[in-house]
Amino acid sequence: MSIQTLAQDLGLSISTVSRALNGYSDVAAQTRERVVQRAAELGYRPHPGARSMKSSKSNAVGVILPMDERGGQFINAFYSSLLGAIAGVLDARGYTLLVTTHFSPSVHDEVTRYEHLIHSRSVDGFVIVRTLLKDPRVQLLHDRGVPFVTYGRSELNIEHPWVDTDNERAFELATQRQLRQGHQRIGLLNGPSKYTFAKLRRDGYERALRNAGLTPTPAWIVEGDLTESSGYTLTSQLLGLPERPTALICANDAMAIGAIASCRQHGLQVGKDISIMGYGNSDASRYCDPPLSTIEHKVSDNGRHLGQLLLAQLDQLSTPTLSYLEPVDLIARQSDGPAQASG
Amino acid sequence: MSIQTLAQDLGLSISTVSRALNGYSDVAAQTRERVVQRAAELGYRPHPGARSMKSSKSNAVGVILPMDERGGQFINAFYSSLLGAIAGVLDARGYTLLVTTHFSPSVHDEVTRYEHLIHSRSVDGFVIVRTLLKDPRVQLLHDRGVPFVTYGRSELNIEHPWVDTDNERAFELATQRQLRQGHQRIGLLNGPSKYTFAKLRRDGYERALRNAGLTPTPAWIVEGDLTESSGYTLTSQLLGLPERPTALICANDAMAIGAIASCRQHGLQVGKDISIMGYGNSDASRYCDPPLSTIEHKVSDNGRHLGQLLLAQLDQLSTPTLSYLEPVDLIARQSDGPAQASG
DNA sequence: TTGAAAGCGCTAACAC
DNA sequence: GTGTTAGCGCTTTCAA
Repeated sequence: MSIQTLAQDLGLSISTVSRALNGYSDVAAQTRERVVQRAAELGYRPHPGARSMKSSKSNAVGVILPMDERGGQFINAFYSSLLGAIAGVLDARGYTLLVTTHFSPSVHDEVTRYEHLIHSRSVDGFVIVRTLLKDPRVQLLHDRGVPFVTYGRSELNIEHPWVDTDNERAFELATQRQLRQGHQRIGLLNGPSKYTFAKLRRDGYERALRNAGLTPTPAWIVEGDLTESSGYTLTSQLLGLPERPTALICANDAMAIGAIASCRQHGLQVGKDISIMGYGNSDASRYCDPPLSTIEHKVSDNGRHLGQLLLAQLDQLSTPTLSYLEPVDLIARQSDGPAQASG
Repeated sequence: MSIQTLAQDLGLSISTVSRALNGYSDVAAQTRERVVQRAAELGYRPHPGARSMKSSKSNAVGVILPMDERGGQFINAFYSSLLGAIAGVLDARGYTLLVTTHFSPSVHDEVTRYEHLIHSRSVDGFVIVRTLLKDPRVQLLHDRGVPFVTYGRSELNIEHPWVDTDNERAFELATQRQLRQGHQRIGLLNGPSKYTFAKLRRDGYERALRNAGLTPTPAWIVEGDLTESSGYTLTSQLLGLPERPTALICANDAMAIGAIASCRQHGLQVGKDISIMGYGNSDASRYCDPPLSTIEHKVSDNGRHLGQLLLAQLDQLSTPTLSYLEPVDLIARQSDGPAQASG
């Protein structure tokens, strides 16, 4: 079923069919309708390869997922929801989501990967995830004039559409809650500091502390890779400190669950001897012991916005740089609690 | 940088360049070397669109992920590792992994999605995940003569390469362990029965029971969607039974963690009052309370094999139907334990 | 408002 | 062993 056969079937020329299908204005309304309907009946789908040759349009959007330092992980559950939502939005508009991986830790290699996809015209635009403070991908795509949206902001002086969760606010809220419960020594189990989200979370945390008249203590701010294991290890480390934190705020629920395990091992009752908060409101956070106080954010909302902002770029409908900052909510459960008098 | 420019640069015809690059034998070894080297220097990459028009080769492999019934989830952490490993193997051979979603619950729509990808020549082959007992996708791809590998077997009478974990053995092992600890009333929190893996697990479970002279009790075999929530709900349901199971075997660690939460709520001490086992050896299984006895299996090994079997198909090197059955191991931790005398 | 025709970059007959 | 050439299916001038 090529445009050729379809045109023959309709007794029209292929160019008329093409124009009708692509919404050109110089086609009789009646003709267009006839074409569109017959195309649907026959299940005609333009060959993406042929199309991309002429128009350099691939009708695909690329995502290159950096593999975890630990290797093996394609994406975690979090990115699952995000990409699912993006795919849904794009799908409705005839775009496919091309998901690829990037194994090498070298930033140079990563940029090469983007260049290859651009050059081969495999994609019309990109979604960048795990945005870095100084993100070479943002620089590259901007320089090349390739449409893209980032999940997370960068600190480069480049205007571009982005979607982000209000990380700063989230961690300010969490910290304020711990402060209100009387905690003064609050640890932060953060993500890798090269990521913008980690910096923003730290900012929010430090702001809350300062507003309470406290000075952040570097020793209580540690970084891990967002897994249960790293939460466990980092917590064990913090608990070994001469002056240990009485409260912990974790970069995600998985780390918090690792933190809880470590506290248990140290004979501390979570929610009483030590106050722990997570982030993400994962299914697991509801069912761990004790249930985790955490920050809710609607991952799929973000995905939807990412998809929409990218489509707007691709349509070139809107030149203004749009963005979406997702609000956050605190969900109180039982893993946090007031500071002990002896704390 | 088209083959045209490259050919001019080399002072050769484009066909010679094409042949050299595609490894045809009728090219002087010296010429080939010169071409290959210059192509690399200039960073020449064939245009996938143009290539797919002529050769119907896209150098891409498709995976269509059915969205969860719950919606929103693109893939869970499990498929993350699997797809990551597949992508790695394919990547090394110049193939990209095209990951798409499928939203509609209708099987008809799903098959249409495959047909579209085939017809548009967007992919050269498929990896089918979550294989069903009667899988229309297997039927379709077989009928169309499109290369594919399945993760999980089907019960259709169709020979095709597959990779699977030894689900039957895994659940036989788990059941035997519970039996050895003196349990007689063993519940199975299974996955949806339409999936082959769920049937095989039930088979393994029932075989172990029968070999021990027991008859499986239908009321103790329940199905959920592999989330913590469903583990929680199903366990609450089983615990409400007049004659409740004293041991549970769960289809994955997430369900087991939900099960633990439910038991805690019912005032049961897991590992003592009730014996629970999971499956998957996830990071979370190590850090929950009590640490989960579970089944280890190497997800990324499976991904590697899937990639290799598919490449073999694509190369048409090997017509014999290959397969790989992954062995499993039991990991004993503290969530299971001997049956109570009063049990 | 429609049709004819020129390619996009590539592969694979076929000729030399 | 290498070059010539005919399309693959499509979009897009340009003519009618």
